[in-house]
Order: sequence, then structure tokens, then C-alpha cells
Amino acid sequence: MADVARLAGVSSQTVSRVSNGYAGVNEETRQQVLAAMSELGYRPNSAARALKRGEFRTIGVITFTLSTTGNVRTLEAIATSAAEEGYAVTLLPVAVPTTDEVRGAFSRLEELAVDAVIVIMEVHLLDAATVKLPPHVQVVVVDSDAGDHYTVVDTDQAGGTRTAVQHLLDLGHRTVWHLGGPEGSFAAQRRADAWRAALAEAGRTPPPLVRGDWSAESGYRAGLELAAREECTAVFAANDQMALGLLRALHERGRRVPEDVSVIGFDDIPEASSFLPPLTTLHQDFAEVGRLCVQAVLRKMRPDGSEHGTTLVPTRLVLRDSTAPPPAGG
Amino acid sequence: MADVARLAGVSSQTVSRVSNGYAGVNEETRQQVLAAMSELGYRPNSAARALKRGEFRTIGVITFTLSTTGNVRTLEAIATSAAEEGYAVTLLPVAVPTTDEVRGAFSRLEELAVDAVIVIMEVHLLDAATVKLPPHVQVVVVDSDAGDHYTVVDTDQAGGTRTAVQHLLDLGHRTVWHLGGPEGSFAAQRRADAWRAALAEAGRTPPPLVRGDWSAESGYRAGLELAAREECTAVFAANDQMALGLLRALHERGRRVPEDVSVIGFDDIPEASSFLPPLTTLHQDFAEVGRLCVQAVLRKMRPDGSEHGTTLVPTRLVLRDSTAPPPAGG
DNA sequence: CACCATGATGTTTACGCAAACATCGGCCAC
DNA sequence: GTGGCCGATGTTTGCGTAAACATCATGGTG
Repeated sequence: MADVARLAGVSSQTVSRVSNGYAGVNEETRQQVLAAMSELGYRPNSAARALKRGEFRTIGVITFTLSTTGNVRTLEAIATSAAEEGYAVTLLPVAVPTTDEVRGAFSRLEELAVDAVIVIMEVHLLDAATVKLPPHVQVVVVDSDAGDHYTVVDTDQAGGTRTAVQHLLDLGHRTVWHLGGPEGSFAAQRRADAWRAALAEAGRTPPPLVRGDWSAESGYRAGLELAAREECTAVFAANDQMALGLLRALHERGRRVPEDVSVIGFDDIPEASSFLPPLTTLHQDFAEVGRLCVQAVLRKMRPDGSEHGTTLVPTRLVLRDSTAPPPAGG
Repeated sequence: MADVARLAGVSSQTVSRVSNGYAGVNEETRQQVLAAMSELGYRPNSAARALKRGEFRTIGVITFTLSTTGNVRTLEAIATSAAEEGYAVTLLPVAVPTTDEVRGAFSRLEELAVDAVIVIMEVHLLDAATVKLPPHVQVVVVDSDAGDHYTVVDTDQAGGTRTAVQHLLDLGHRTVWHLGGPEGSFAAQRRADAWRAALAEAGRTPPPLVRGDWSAESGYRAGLELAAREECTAVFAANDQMALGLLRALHERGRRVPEDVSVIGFDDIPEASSFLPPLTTLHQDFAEVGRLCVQAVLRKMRPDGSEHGTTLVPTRLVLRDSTAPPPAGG
């Protein structure tokens, strides 16, 4: 910076003013400084800047795994939105979802140059981890019901589930089975709860819950069970991957989709339109979730930072070929 | 820091020594300082540290999209490996793969607090973008053949392709069709080149190349073409997603897999084992690629930094149910 | 014509840390 | 006993920037 100042024949303070787009600099002087900057290949030192300003313009993202579409798409949207707001995104992967690991991530965070944190994770780990955050670091959480303690942004799991169940009931199915996600996942729990509630509302009895772990493989195993049940004519899978495994199991056992069994998924991953048959599913707007996360976290960083609360992003039913009225006999 | 020093009854320099695990501090003193630190909730300011030390301990990752499994898995491995080495990872998404956008990402990078950069991208955009990097920022590139200009880490595309083609020829197929990736992708180009070379080596004539864009949907469209060709008994798809679409097209047109047509993929995405039928494919070790990227970039940051060059990570053939000998008549 | 407001620029200072150097007490060798 | 050496700790300094304050010319006003 001093070199630039010397070359342009001004003081370093004027260079600083130009570099920050500060008003009150003569246009002529400004041009000289800019010329000197580019001649010397000057770029501001972000460490010094951060030190002086007391902020890093960086958001940390803690996420358990990048193996689910949802997390990845949310992350991507967060990174894009943050970039638009002039913020960088630092990634903090948590290898194993144990309380210790989460606490470890947060403590690494303490030495990290971030102004705020977005957590994409099952939140009961968060609760257990007696997290002690550096002051002034704001937190927004995805995939959680911790709205009382944190600001939460999430897909409207319950609304989407109701739509799915209602769609199948409208087609004439007597009831709807549920291939749920793993125990301990809030998203899975809310989808299962909403499924029971929606059936109860319609006066139907919920069949027993079948659980997977989000993977296609687990969907296949669960599907083998379900295929054996003659009375099962409609299944709501808690995500598209498990629906994929389910389709394979049903196919292997000779139960046709959608003629014998209707299947509906959740997520609308890009591949869903290429399943056999193309999957009817609920589209999640991860991009919007990510965008809202960034907005929320930036809002909280302002002095008049808002209260905690939960923001829900609606889902959209995507009709394809995996659902139909039940077989005549059903 | 001054507060800690005062509370512990030592100088700030001693606090600094403790906080950096410097030797030559009396154990008793050390304990006092640690006690004072935790009492005051002290955490070192990374901006000041970076300013003083001249390094950020952060690696930037520029990636075009997170919508492909490979990029995501590589990114995750990079983040994990970097964390183990005490480095943070900052994400720089490039929204649109245009030269301008890439240049924009690099210029944002100039103000960013990173010591090194890993680029996960088709590299001809990189070449065109006359990238001007800040000095001392090292670059490692994935998915590229720019070994002359950069340090490159990548999957052994050619080796994997040879394995795939040979597997199908060994089963007795006369030739192997190729469902390739989009023009302009280096990975796609190398797989296509290696496919031609492997066939030529075996004295077979390569059928015309059919192109997709990596998506399942494009695989489906291409699959409809291929299904119409009686003589096509074996297809090597350049990735698993396209193989998924291909399977659907073949199924719709009544061509059984693997009885009538053998299909082999590339990537071994987790869902591949749940396709109909489970997909034989080439496993890419993205975790290893990410790990090697971090190692390479750290090595380059050392004073005796090594020369450019290309490191290849081998693939592994995963046998499932989508390949078989050609039909008797074929 | 003296005064003050205004705009443009320069000077000083501090952000928090750690390298470099300074100090100080104790211990050993001769 | 004296010199030298070593380990433990304190003091000074500067990293690059921007806020706060100081300075200076200019032009308008009473």
C-alpha cells in the first residue's frame, strides 16, 4: 500500500479511501491511484483489513455429510448467495456424527475467521454438544426444530408430506404406507409424524412404519418386506434414493408400479425423472433454503438482529408415472 | 490477550508462547496461563495471527458445479484432508461456466484470504481465462490435462476405460458402443479417446459415438437411439447417471439388460447398486483424489516446492448384474 | 477584508499477535 | 570466585489497514 501511495504521489490513507470506494476523493487523484494499483498489482491484504475492521466477511458452514443431495444443494445455494453479498464461505466437515465430533467442529470454529455460522445438521447433536460459541457469531440452523433456541430455515416437511399422502388417498388408496428415514433424523421424524397425522385426519389407520437410512440400498431391503404384503398398494418414501431401492425390490418381486403399487418420493433429485418408472415426488427448493439461510444470518448480524424463529420453504408436487389408482381388487 | 497476561501475571508474549505450544515455558506458568485463558474465554484472533504470520492456513476451492457426484465427493475429501492438516477450506462457486465467470472467481480470489487454490473444473476455461494469480498462491487442478502448466491430480480415466472395454470384449461382445459425456469436458474426451484406442488395440471398429451431457435425462434420450440398433449389444456409459437413463430407455424398448444388451458405467455412485439391474461400473476413488490434491498443494507451498506433473488415481471394476455375454445370435 | 464552512488530503494511531532481541537468575567449569 | 552459558521470561517492534483527527487551500459571506 505504501508503494502504491508513493507511486501515485499521495498518502496511504488516500489509497485506502480509493480502495474502499470512499467518497470525497478527487476524480483525478482517484485515477492516479487506480493506475498505480494496477501497475504494482496491488491487492488489499484481507488479514489486515479483517484485523482493522473486526469482521472477516466470511460465513462458516458446518455440515455432517455431503453425501445427501439436499445438503449439497443447500450448501451450493449458500455459497452462491453469500458470494453475492460479498461473503466467502468456509466449509467445516464433520466426519462422524457424534457429539464429540460436533463439539470439535465448533471448537475449531473458535479459532476460525468467521462472522457467522450456518449449521446443516440433525440438531439434537447440537443440543447435546453444549456448544459454546464465540461472542457475536450468529447461528442459523437447517434441518432442525430448534426454533426456540436458534433461527431455523427448512423445507416445509409437514406440508409436503400432507400433499403426498393426500395425493395417494385422492387416487383411491385405502391407506398409505411409509418408508421412513433413520431414527434420530429430524427430517425423518417430521415426515413420519406428518404422515400419521395426515392419515388420522382422513380417518385412516396408519400401517406399521418401515424404516430405512436414506440410502437406496436400505430402500431395497425395506421394499422386499413391503412387496410381500398384498394389502400394500401405496408407499410414501421419505426420500427419492430409498424410493429407487423400493422400485427395484417391487420390480424383482413382480409387483408392477404403478399398476399394483403406487410410489411417491421426496426431494425430486435430478435422477428421479429417469427411474423406472419416472418417480412422482415432492420437489424441495434447496436453492431457496440456502438463500434464506444467508439472508437470515446476515440479518442477525445487524445490530437490530431479529429474534429466533422458523422459516419454512414450501414443496411442490411433481407428477410423473409412479402413482395411479389402486388395482381394481384393492 | 493483554487481559489474559494480566490475570496470569505474565507478559503477553508468554501467553502467545503458550497459545502456540512453544517449548521453553515453565509447566507451572503454562498452567496459570491456560487457566486465565479459559477463565476469560480467550481465543486467538485469526486475523491478527494471519497478518503477523503472513499465511491464512486456508485453501480455496474453485468449482463449477456441485451437481455432479464426483465434484462433491472430491470437495468433501479435500475439506476433510485439509482439516486434518490444520487448514480451512473456502468455497468459490462459479455459477456459469463461462470464461468471464471463471476470471471473476479468480479475481474475487485475489482479495480472499487463501494460501493456495484447488480448481475442480474443465481446464480449457482456465486456459482461456488468462488467469493472473496473486503471487505465492499455489494451484492444483482436478479433471484436466494441463499437467504442463499446473499440478494435476485426477482419476485414471484412460485406465478405467480400458478396463471397461476389455471386460465387455472378454464377455464375447464384438464391439462396444460408447455413451459419452459432453463436448468440452476433458474427462469425457479422455474416456472417449481411450475407448477408441482400446477398441483399436483389440482390432475392433468403434461404432459412432453417442453423446449425452452427464445427466440421466440425456442418457435416456441417447438410449432410445441405441435401443433401436439391433447390432448394439454392449454400451460403455461415461457415467452412472447416463447409464441410469440408458437402462430406462432399453427397458421401455423391450431390450433386456444384461440378456440383450450389456451396460457398464463409470463412477460407482452409491445408487448404482440399486439400479434395475444393479449396475456394473468403474469405481472412482474420489476420496483419494481429494486427499492427494491437498497433499500436492501443501507440498507446493513448501519452499522446495515440486515441479508440475500429473498424478493418476486408479479405478476399480465393480461387477454387478448389468453385463453378460451377448445373446446367442449376436 | 476577516472569517468560516467546505472539500481534499496528510498524519497519527491502534487493531492483536509473534518474531527478534533484551534481561535476568541460576548453574557449571575452571 | 569469576566468566560464560542456558533456560525462562519481559520488552520492543512492526505486520497492512482504516478510523480519527489534523491540515490546508479555496471560495463565499457579512
